Amino acid sequence: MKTKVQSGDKSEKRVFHNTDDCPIRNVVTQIGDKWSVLLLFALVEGPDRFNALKARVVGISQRMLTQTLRDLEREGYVNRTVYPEVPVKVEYELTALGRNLVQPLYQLVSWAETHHDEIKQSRIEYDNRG
Amino acid sequence: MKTKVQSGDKSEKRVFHNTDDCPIRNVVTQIGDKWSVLLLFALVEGPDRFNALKARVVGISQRMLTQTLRDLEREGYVNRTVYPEVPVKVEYELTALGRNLVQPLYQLVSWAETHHDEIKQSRIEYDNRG
DNA sequence: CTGCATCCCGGCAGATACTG
DNA sequence: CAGTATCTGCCGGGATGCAG
Repeated sequence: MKTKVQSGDKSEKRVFHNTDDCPIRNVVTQIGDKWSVLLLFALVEGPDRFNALKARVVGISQRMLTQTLRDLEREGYVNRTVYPEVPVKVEYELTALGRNLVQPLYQLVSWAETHHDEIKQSRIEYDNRG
Repeated sequence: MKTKVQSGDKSEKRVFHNTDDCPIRNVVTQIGDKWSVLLLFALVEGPDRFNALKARVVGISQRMLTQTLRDLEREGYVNRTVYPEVPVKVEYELTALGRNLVQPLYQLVSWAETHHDEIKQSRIEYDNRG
């Protein structure tokens, strides 16, 4: 989180930037997409193949599976291994960094499950107010 | 995280769904957008007004600030208070739920800052490989 | 089996102008 | 001050067809 303290400001509140070099944005942008978290949690259970992942992550298209896996690989969360058999076999597995990332994600998942009902209730009340 | 264990499957790997009723998706979808996290962290430092937030969160447009604040309010993370002065004054502050959410987010921020260099390096290597 | 290439459409988000 | 309204361009992502 890139921050600055404004000198001379009595409140001393921080200023927040949304740059490509902001650590939190790097992570949140990636895991915030529609499929990354589900794939990371799927791969926590062990390496898996392309079509196996496609079957386990319900609703993901071939295109988005490829793209998301490429992104996760680029960030360093996932390893891609090609076995030159016929037909070809490709296995994806978490890297050490990927397994490491899953820890704080678990915290968020746990939080989400705990407070899910509160959030749903809040939405209902908000929508009823107009 | 909504999961199922497939009976008869030797690997017993879970199946992941991406439904509107999935707790983790509810949270990740919201905080995963471009501005939510920055706004939550800005509001951790105390209540703040619309234009003050606009100045502190660099780069956010008026439209997106309004929209993101409305979304955060709907989820129950933010309270909106209107003071009927002239000109009108509107203050935003975190709810108990919002302050609570910030805790696991801190974990993620901390992780992101710690591993930022690894991620940047991974990207460079990936891009050099083609 | 594991993708890539292409077409295409709906929705996100910036810019701008207006209002209580 | 704190928004809403409208217009518009862009691109995320589905569907489909092809390839190593």
